[in-house]
Amino acid sequence: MRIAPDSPFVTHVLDIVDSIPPGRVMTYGDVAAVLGSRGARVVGQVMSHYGSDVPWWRVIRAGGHPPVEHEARALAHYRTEGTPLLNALAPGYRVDYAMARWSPGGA
DNA sequence: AGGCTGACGCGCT
DNA sequence: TAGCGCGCCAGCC
Repeated sequence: MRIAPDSPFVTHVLDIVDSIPPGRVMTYGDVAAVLGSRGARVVGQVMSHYGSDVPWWRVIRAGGHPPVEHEARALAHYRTEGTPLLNALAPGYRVDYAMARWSPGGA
């Protein structure tokens, strides 16, 4: 365990991810920024341990691809939610972050 | 107080 | 364009 399950950090991260509507995505860095921190990896850790309770596939890396080893699962969700994808026909697809990126405040 | 670990991010070669 | 390394942050030993 590298992060406290009852930590406000975890609670906030999960809350933000859970607030991301279908078809929209956020990067770990963005979530961390909302928390007022630059710990993008910390956010990723929270997701890895507690992301099971939230739409983790709506949280992607800065490059536009979902977490490693989880691209296939995420792809299924994207196709289901209609998330804008780029080169979805190619094996190394990526999310159209420019269009799908979402802000918790609706900014 | 110091060191280690990560679903990350960006720059350099 | 692909591969590699270093930096950041939060938690635990």
